[in-house]
Amino acid sequence: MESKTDQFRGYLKRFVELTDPEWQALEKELTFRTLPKKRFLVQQGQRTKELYFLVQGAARLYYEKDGDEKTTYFFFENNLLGDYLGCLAGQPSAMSIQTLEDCELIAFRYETLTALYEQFPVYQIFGRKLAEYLFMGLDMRLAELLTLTPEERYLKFISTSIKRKIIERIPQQYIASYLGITPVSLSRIRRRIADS
Amino acid sequence: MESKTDQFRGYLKRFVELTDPEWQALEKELTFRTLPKKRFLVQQGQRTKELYFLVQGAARLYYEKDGDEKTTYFFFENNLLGDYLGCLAGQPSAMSIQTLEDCELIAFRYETLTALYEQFPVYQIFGRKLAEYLFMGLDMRLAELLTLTPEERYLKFISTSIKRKIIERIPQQYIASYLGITPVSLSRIRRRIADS
DNA sequence: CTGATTTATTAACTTATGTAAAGAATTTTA
DNA sequence: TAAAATTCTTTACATAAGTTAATAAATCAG
Repeated sequence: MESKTDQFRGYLKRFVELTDPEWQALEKELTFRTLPKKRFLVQQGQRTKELYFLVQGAARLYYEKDGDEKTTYFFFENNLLGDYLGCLAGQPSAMSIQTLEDCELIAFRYETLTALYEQFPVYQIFGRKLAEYLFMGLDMRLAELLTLTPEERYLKFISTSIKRKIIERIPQQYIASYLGITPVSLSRIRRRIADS
Repeated sequence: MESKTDQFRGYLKRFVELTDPEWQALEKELTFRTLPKKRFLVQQGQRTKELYFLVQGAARLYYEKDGDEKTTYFFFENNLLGDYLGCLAGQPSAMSIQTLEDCELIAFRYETLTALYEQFPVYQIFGRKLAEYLFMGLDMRLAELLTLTPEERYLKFISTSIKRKIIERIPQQYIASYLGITPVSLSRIRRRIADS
């Protein structure tokens, strides 16, 4: 049975190979959290200085504007999440991250990461690869938003998420928001697709 | 009078301080280009392995889809450009970059950069900061697209670009595309704003 | 299990945007 | 400088999406 820290260490292997001492330097700074459904990991307007690894559960990222919420991203187990932009820019968060299910998390301070950049060259590489990875995700998402119609985005979304059984874990309204449309509009699109 | 390489070295100071030997390792790999208006730096579907520093001029990034073009980004002097995603992912370019004016460029191979990562720790830091910088730009752009209406995006665009006299260098149709709308729609928005 | 709450669908109506085409204005270039 | 090409605006029409509200379905909590 794999422990939570093992799971996190395994995730980091996507980016770099860590020796035991390198890993332990990070490991000793980790803290564990559990968070029930519908709670906040990041709150718009507040400073966060922590990043998280999602051991189990799901969350969404959203912006609040004029009283309504625009969901722009989803997170599932085995991924990092948090206000990376806010940490980098040293600014209050422009968005909120809310759990969609009960979550198990590993938390670490952003400062821990930057301190590791100084102490171990391998973390410098990790930091670069992490930023590159996040850049790639955003670049592809932006391209989709600007080049596909809402209907095309929906079809693409289900085709990539159905395999990972993601879709049934996310309420429709958040998917609509993710696609840049209203829940009403998504209902109509689903109808159009079903009818054809 | 500042030389082109000095200009580039000055730009890099945003990210890291380079010693003379560190800088010279990069400098000796640089090549200079000039490119007339309306020419391509990157072509959708092709592999590029070069990145560029724009000494003088302007360019746009666009995706072609169903015969029409979606412009998603503009570049001006004193900035890096190129298919960074393609370089990272080792994939053919998903978009094109076309000059909007006659351009003066400094070119360098992406492999030169990754080789420098290995040779000098400072370039590892540069690589991280560059990716972080690009991530921040995309993250903010995505938030704008998903939370603002086309009219709000236009107002924001002119307020930030008017100072830098950028707006008069870009044809309206490309700005429309950047905002995610058609030129016709942008004309109407401009009319609405002027009337009110 | 059942009532309460949340979520999804549907309908009616409004509005903003897309499309196509024509004309005006601007820019390019020969 | 004048003709050609490109770009911008306007009009008319079609359509997809937003809004509001009502109903249906699913989920949650006691």
